[in-house]
Amino acid sequence: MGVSREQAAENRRAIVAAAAQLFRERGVDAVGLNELMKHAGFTQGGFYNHFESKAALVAEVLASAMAEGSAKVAKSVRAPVEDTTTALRRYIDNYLSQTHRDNIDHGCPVAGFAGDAPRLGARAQSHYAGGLDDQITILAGLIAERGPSAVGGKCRTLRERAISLHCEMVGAVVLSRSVAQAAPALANEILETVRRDILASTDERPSQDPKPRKKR
Amino acid sequence: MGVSREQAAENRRAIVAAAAQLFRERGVDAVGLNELMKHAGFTQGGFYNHFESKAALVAEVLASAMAEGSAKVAKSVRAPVEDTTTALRRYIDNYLSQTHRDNIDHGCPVAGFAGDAPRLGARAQSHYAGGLDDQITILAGLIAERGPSAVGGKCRTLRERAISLHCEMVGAVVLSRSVAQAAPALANEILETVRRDILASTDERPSQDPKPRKKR
DNA sequence: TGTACATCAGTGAACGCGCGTTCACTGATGTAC
DNA sequence: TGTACATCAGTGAACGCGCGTTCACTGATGTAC
Repeated sequence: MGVSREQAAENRRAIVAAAAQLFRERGVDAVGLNELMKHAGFTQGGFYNHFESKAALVAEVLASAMAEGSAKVAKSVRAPVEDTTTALRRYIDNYLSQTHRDNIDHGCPVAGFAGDAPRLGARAQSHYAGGLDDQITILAGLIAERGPSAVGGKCRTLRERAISLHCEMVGAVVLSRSVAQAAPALANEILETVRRDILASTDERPSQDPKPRKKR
Repeated sequence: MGVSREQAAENRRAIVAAAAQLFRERGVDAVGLNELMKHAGFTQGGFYNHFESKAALVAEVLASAMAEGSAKVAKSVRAPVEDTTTALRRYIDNYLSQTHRDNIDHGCPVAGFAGDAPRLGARAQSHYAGGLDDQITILAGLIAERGPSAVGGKCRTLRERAISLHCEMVGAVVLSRSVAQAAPALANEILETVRRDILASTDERPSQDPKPRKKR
């Protein structure tokens, strides 16, 4: 209806943001453009003023979500100085919290898009893979910061350790989400068991009272 | 066109089998009944002679696939006696092989349906959760058989150890599949790194030449 | 054992529906003079 | 600074298409007598 270029750019961002949430919640294929545009506050016809196709949006959403995911972790590393827990410890506790599992729409995009990733278009999957690699690198940095004891004694490289740790955490969140409705006790058991396993293996003292920080 | 009851039962099984493969390959929502029936060798109208709805089929497919998955693992445990490798070792090598990653249609249903599981109907997700629990139990049995050294020293129960191991393996396969097209090197690095990590942690000697057995 | 009939798995066309996409139109924004 | 016009984000109806589902029909199977 006549809108400034500034406003148009902001609206475009709103569409990407809405898609980033809805796609994670319900799967890329299950979210229609009509519903997506309504969620962003517009009517469906306007979509093609901003994107060439749904596939183009998906690619952009993955680029944006993966970048945001990495940025969020990187920021959490530069946390309050007076906090005595290590950055690695905070990352693990948060990642394996029920809060993170239940809020897939704002959670880690590697876990959130894992179900869609194998069937994404080439550009979208490239962004996914790049983001995964970044996250492994960031995690390796957290382990390094924690000191050599966290690497584990069996002469692995930091990257190898980070990959194993990341697979275990993503696997736990994905499986916990996969049974959350049908078997909530099992879903929680998975999270808690893996949390303690990983804290033990990184030489942190596992606690019974994790006090996970709220995501976002 | 007039078919014996025996034949009808077999045809029904063919539909479930086709669905079990197609659903894993492309996702439950992405497979239409027309295509599914064609793949099973029939025309689409006949579907409702066997199933009340697509949701009913999905539930049955999950029950069947999870049971078959557990049975396959259980059978592989009773392997040739002259084989000197342990059952646990064979399970791990196979699970984290490129063959298993690339053949999702006949692979582990826990990993294969992980992308769909959070959004499955109640009955289907129940079957998924039950199968996951069974698989954890079976894995705990393999670890027990391997001896106490495979449990890890930090006073965990067998089940806890099995859950952690299972999450790491499923996470590795899911992530490897998620980047297989866009970043094949990373996809292979994930599998191989996690394989060595797990073999080391279960006190098996990691080898450079895994010789994974063919699945099926 | 033979005949007559009911059953029901399979066929293929049709249904309403929501999908991604296209289109003519609107009207404030932004530009040219 | 003021006026005239082009731009283009947003609207909402329409498109073809494939989806899950329904239906009338076919004809061999299985049953009743």
